[in-house]
Amino acid sequence: MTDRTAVPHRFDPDATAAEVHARFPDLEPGIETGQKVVVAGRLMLRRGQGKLAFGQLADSTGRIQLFAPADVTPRFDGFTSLSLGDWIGVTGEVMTTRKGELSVKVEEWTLLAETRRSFPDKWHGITDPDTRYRQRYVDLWVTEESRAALQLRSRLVSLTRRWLEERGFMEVETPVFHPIPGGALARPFVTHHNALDQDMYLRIAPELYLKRLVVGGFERVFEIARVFRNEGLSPRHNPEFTMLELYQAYGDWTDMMSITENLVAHLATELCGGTTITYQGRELDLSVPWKRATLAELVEEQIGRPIGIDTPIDELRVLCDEHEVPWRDSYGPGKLLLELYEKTAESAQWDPVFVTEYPIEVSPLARPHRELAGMTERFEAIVAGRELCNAFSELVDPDDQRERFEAQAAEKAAGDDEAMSVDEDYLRALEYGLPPTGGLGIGIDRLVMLLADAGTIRDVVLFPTLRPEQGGADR
RNA sequence: GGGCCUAUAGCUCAAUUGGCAGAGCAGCGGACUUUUAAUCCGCGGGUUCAGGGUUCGAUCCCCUGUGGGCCCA
Repeated sequence: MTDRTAVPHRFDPDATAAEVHARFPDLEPGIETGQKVVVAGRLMLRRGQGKLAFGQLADSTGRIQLFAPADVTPRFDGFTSLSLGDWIGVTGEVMTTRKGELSVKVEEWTLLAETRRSFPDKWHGITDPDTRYRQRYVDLWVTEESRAALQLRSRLVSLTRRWLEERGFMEVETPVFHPIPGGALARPFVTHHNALDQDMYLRIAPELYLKRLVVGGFERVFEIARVFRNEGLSPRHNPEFTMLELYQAYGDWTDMMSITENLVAHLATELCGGTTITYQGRELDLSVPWKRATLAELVEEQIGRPIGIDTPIDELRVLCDEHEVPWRDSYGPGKLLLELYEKTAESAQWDPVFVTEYPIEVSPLARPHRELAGMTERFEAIVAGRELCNAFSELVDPDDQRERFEAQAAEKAAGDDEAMSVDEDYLRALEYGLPPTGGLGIGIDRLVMLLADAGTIRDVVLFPTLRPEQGGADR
């Protein structure tokens, strides 16, 4: 009889499941190695065989078989009556069975924690998405793809940090509470600071603070920023998500393109073994260089006629109607063109493409194009039909920025609750001088989705936003 | 916000035309010294998402609500 209430306060495993497999590869059947290991984890399978029992111990690295003969394993009856899901620590010799399965002989074992709830079906696991996301602590054990995707996410962030630091970028942390939401077009969450008696907004982007830091002389900065946007839930949208933003003084949009394609190719190589990956059953080539195309070109491909920012606005409106794109009188040619693009062309792309020549009208923080009137030096990377990044040569002229802010504020006043406000302190910072700067924002969740081959953002977010359970969790 | 789909044991799923709510896994008891989702025998396990309606009788049909999924704005 095992005392299931007295469990130790600590335990010292000296090997993981993966390490045991790595240290003893390709052993013949029936080998006794003479080497002892201490492993720990959850018991996920158990097969009693009378005076002999087999188990499978799982930890964060994988699984290892346990081999427990009654004449070797202490408290043998207690061992065979463990529940699937119990945490145990095991000490014993590494060996292989007659069938050749690498195993740890259970010469000592300790209950570390009992599970009071039955684990899901050992074969089918959990299929209900709701249960998987709510009870991630169980899902991670029983859904191999969940654990793999979320571990990949961690490695991706780590690799990204290292890659940027090797290139002279400094990681910073900027405020999450913003007195004025800015840096993107999105509805913010509002909260309230009691002591200041002031409403604050959860950031929708770190952009304006990061550029303040470039003004302050931090020439290469990046932030892996959780941002919050008050919008609906979908397979591609979670209200809180993670953006990588980086800024490089003296650089421009072409530097940002280079960083984007090289970083993504590097991550694919490290995490997927190469730049050709499979996403949702379809091959995706992430190798450098990525294709470039202008926004207008891509729309032309889809609608089969020439179009551009110079196309008369009446024609643009007719085209919008033809393609079921809703528009308002306030939309200029740039906005109409962008809406047409998003409706007709974006999802038609597959392999990576840098979409260039975004109109000034829809790019309130981007620097005007050095050659093309009405355009900015902005691009988005579209991969697998979805926006992966947004980048530009940063707008450095405080007067121009003020006009853009004011145009945004006018739209906000006219009812567009995704429009920006005038940020006087940011304008003051620009007045001190922002050098030529390239800026880039990459959606980390979307990038993880691509490399983990996940069809929904919920599969790459540990605890996705869900409606709270009613009536408590005990059901 | 709109449309479609969905909810049955801890988990995965059945349930005929509207006729006593079942199986596998898990749990509990037993057999078994080389298993691989072990096998075999036995036992317990339900507010069929919630509320209402139709009916002699509702898991099933109707209405409302709730959670989730997909698509659309």
